[in-house]
Amino acid sequence: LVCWTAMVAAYARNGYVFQAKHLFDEMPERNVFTWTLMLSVYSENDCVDETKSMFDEMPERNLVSYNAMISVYASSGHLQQAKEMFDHLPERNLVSWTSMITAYSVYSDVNQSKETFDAMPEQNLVSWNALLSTYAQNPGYFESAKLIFENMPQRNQISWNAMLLACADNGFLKDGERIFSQMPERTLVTWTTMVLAYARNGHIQSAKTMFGAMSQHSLVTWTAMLAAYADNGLLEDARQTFLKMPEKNLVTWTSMLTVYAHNGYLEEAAQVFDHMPERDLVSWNAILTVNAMHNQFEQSQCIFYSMPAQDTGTWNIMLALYTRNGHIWKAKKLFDQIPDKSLVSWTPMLAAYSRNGHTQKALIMAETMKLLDMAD
RNA sequence: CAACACCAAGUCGUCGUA
Repeated sequence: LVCWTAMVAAYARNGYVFQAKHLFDEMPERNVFTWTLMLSVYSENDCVDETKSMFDEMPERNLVSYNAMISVYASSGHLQQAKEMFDHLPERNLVSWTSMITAYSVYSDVNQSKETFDAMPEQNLVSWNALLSTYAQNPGYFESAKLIFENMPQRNQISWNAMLLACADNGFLKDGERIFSQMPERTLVTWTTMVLAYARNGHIQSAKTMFGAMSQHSLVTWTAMLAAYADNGLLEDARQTFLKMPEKNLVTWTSMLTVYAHNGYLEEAAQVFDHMPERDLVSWNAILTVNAMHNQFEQSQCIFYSMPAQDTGTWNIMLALYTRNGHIWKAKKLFDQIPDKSLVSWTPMLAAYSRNGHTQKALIMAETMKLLDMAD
């Protein structure tokens, strides 16, 4: 049994999700270890619902399996579910606590993230890194990130990379270059981050040079370079990169679709969508966005109704389309149908009302939000 | 002897950048 599980793990580590699943199905017997392993394999695809049903199917669970589930909730922004599970745990360990730091960070609640860190019975390098990432990934906390980075008890490769990303995202290119040169060692992640640092700060030439200087490339680095060109409006370079790539996945295809879309090539974007080997919610939202932004009303509605799944992003796109075209009642109808409304659903509706001169309704809405304790 | 937490790529909202 140990051998089988190790093999499933080996497949999963190398990206052979399908083979891992196959092996899992073929195993003569399974235990908590195996089930939890499969949980984490699935969770890498961000399919929260599927992961949850797998979790529910498990014949037995231990702290590790609960932690795995909390981690999925955390990284996908399902703070409520993560917190609820965490609160009901009979016992918690470092891993459980660190996942909650991440959960708050993804939910943009920087203060709670820090409070969780402070509330932990003990901290290790990983939890310090998690806190550092909270500051690195939420805008406006660059100074805090720097402070943590300089004062943490130890640093590893991940700490350096996280700090580099913070520089890149906050426009501190010079600091980023300094971090890059000071690092004890550099990984593929480091190089990719540096490519992004240049690209996002308007130095596409340097980004390209950096990309060329890398000793190896992966699917992610190629796609990052594609996105870099896209960010800088270089359609032709993006297209060439796309054609040159040795392999492509959903992210690559969707990036290319978006490049066309941002440059006004509706037709080409649609073609990319049609040729994609597979689609997920993000790619559906992307094609919906293209049509909505060009006010292709019928086409947008058609896509909207034929989508296999929808999320708050989808509804926001449609809300924006409806209100831009003066269909405020359609917007309202859609809004009323949204389950589990959160801040991200209320905000566009509120904006829609005020933009269309329905000041009174906007005010009522704002009041309602206040009553529901969602805004201040 | 095997499973869980921290770093890089895609869509939407809010906020910034003009």
